[in-house]
Amino acid sequence: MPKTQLAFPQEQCSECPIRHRAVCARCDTDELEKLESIKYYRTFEAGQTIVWAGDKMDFVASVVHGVASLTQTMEDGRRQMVGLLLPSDFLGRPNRETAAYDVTATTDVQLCCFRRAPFQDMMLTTPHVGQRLLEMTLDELDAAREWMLLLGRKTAREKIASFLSIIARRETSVQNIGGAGEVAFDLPLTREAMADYLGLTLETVSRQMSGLKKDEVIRLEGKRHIVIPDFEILMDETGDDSDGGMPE
Amino acid sequence: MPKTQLAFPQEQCSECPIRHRAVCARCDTDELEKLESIKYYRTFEAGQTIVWAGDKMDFVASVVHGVASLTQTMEDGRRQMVGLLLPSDFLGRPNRETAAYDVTATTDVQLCCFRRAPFQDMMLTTPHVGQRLLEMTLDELDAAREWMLLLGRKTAREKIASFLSIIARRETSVQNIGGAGEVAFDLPLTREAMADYLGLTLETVSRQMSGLKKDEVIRLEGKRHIVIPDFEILMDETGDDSDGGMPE
DNA sequence: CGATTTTTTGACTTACCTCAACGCAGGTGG
DNA sequence: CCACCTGCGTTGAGGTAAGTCAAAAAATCG
Repeated sequence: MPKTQLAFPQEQCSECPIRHRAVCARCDTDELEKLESIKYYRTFEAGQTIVWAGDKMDFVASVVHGVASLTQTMEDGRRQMVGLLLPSDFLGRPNRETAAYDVTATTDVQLCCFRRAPFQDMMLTTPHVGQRLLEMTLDELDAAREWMLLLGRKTAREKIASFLSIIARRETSVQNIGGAGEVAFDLPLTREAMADYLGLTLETVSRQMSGLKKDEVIRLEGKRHIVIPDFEILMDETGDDSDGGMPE
Repeated sequence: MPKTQLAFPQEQCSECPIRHRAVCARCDTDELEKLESIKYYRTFEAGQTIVWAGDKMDFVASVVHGVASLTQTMEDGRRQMVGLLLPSDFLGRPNRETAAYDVTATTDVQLCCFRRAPFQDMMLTTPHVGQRLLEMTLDELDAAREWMLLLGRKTAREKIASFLSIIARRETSVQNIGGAGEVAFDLPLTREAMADYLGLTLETVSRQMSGLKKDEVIRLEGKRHIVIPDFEILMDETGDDSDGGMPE
């Protein structure tokens, strides 16, 4: 357990990197002030558990920096990731006392936490928070449904390619994807966490990564840094429709 | 294609069987009146497609009677169900023009449709609709996450047992489940639709059903009628935690 | 009562899992 | 500075759950 002190800046809301994408995106100055008064920051090191399923959870939060994962575990140890929270994603459920899933920091994480009771009040009194949360929840539901297709019907190779394309899209918010430019990013997950995401074993993940590398769909620089020479070629491996889909 | 005329009663909202569970659950008399003015009923026979993915969809709806399914299809024909809509469930997404998934009536279905534009207006002006929709969407997201565990990590036998327990819970709204009473219900899905739900082939579904029958976990009366002599024994086959979980 | 759809069952194949060994950093402490 | 861990990741050999292909049996329907 490394003793590094995490040093994320404590932002004013107006300076916050997720100001316009998180649950507070639609808030006006007044509303933001209210939120500011019930918020506090917490940080977690990579690998730490943020909450255990079943624990009392007296806050909800936005991920400001880093990546957190939601997982479910069966009695015999089989594990499935059911949520991957990147910056601006929302954690927790208003009107729910206890956490439904294990939440783990997969990288160093900073959360912007809101005490649950006052947050719930705000949802009743100011419409913009609830409206934004509905929109975000609907987006998550869509993502969950894509994920279900992946889990239920895709081959191991397609799963890996799909996962890489999802991470590439979200990490490189650049919209140069689509054209056949080179894309590079760091994987925020271990092979084991990838396996939990994809419903595979870590050995299969490793083998398929090697396979994609051998076929020059991806390049590996170190274990975690991925270079995608041609995004189109990766997309061909995902099994998804070639035309964009996903109209907004 | 049978030419039976579907005859579901056209209800007043006040008489509606899903009045207190659907998106309108929280509405007061005024709000209900507004909803009533933009609603209309539509019926579909078992097997009919309600909308195709990509089609323009100028309504949202509540399922009043019957069962509908959302499915995704890959280019080569692999299919995954990603939503199963039972009475009171909500169909469609406000602020979205086109359907994201194929929607099919798996039994005869009656929908209570709301024209999309006025429905969106209502969501902005009256809080109760949006609040209820958020709650329902969060519940669906939880269900999707259970489903992801099933797809990613459960064995074929566990998948079947889990599916049967889910349907049993929702079809027999009776809360006599939990005690070891006999439970009986009709499957609203063909073997093929079950396979699409579970990420299996229909042959595997059939084999596992036969297996559960041979082991007397279930009885089959006809192909569609299921009797569960002891719900506890079925639950033991699902792979889920023995203790209830799911506190609400 | 045939025709068609749905379901079951069987024989064989395969994609992924399991178990096991090995490689490679990165830190730690003598 | 080097030996030694420890945590990740890779690779190999062999097994198995579920898929595929094929055909028969049941149910449904005109």
